[in-house]
Amino acid sequence: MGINPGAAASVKRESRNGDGNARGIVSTVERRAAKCGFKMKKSERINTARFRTTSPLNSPSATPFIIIPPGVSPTALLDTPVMLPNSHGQRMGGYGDGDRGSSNSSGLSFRFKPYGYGDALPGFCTSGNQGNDFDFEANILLDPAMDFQFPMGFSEEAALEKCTSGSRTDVNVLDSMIANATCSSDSPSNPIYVQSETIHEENIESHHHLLEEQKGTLPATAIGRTSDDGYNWRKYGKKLIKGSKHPRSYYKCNHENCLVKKKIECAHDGQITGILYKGTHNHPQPQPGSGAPPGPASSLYEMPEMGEGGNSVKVKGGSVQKNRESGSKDIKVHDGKVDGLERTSSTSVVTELSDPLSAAQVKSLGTSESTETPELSSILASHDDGVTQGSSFSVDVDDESESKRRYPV
DNA sequence: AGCCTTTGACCAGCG
DNA sequence: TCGCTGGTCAAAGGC
Repeated sequence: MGINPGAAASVKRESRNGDGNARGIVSTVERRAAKCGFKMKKSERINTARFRTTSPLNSPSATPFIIIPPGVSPTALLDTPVMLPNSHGQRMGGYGDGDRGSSNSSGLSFRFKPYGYGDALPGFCTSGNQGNDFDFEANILLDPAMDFQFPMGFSEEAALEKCTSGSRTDVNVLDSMIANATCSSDSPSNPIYVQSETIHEENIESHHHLLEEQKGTLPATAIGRTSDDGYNWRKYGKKLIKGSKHPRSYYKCNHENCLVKKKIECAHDGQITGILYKGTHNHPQPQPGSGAPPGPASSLYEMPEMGEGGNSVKVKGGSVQKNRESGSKDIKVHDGKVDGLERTSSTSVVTELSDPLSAAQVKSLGTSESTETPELSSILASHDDGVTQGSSFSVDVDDESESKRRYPV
């Protein structure tokens, strides 16, 4: 394309031999920052090398994994003792032994894996967080086209009740919202965002309360709004992973100095098959009017409804419903069995936690979750706004932000 | 005009 | 050491 590959390559090589800043390239982040009045010091520019090394924010120790089937919403985690370590005198899974990263803000690594997806997404499931230096890694793999029907006599309310009561139950409830989350073709930001980040202990309880609150008030259709996960992402790559049917898109947080990245796998039909977060946001979630960088990329700023109270959730365009209806598969659950898939809470939740106790706790996560939990999580994401360094655990389904950007649905 | 995605190539890790 | 693969870069083009 008129470029000299050799020259380009030499530039890359040169820059990569350095600290990552050698490029002298003004990133989009920098440009945006400059646009908003920030002036980035040279040292503050994105240094990709930092991704390969341990940063102060990135505790290498905090890398336990929790593999959760699609039937368990990530928010279910928040609603369990495992996710409520402090208030219950329990540590987050993997941290029960004390110093394993519990003292810093970074932290938790969750890995959600759809039942039966294990080998379908090599790398995505197993990409070695254990081996890298990121403080945490969240990996949400979503069954792309799973729809869920409550069996006769099994109500969502009942599911919720079980969930909130913390009772142990089979995974009879599939989070259809997550399962049916879609992304517009390759468009990244449409997906359901499942963000697992540092969960500050001081916030966990409030999150929990919020969850409880929302569960009782939010309609299932309230899901699916909000763009993004509240953060500003920029796609920087896309690749078809061997063994995976779906291409993987790579995103970086656009915020200055924020090194968070995420990978999203989307099926051809737009179904999200996986989301993987790397790193911890070192900045509060951008909010409208809070000095957040404006502009097309700021789809995140469409979360005003998620603001302070976090109780009002707008639903625009019925996107959620659309997504739900777009689900191509009906998974019927009968007595803990899904047609074609046999699920049990004790087996579907696989953990890689080093702490046996945590693992046991995670097992208890086989609780039911209704479809509204995703946006509840997104609310959490916004709820922690400015409070922590990205201490959120969000699930956002968005289809509007993209249209506001440049991706016609 | 600016921002973002696409895309092909390079790099690094791993077996 | 080599090949494979995932991750990343950055120019080009699109919106």
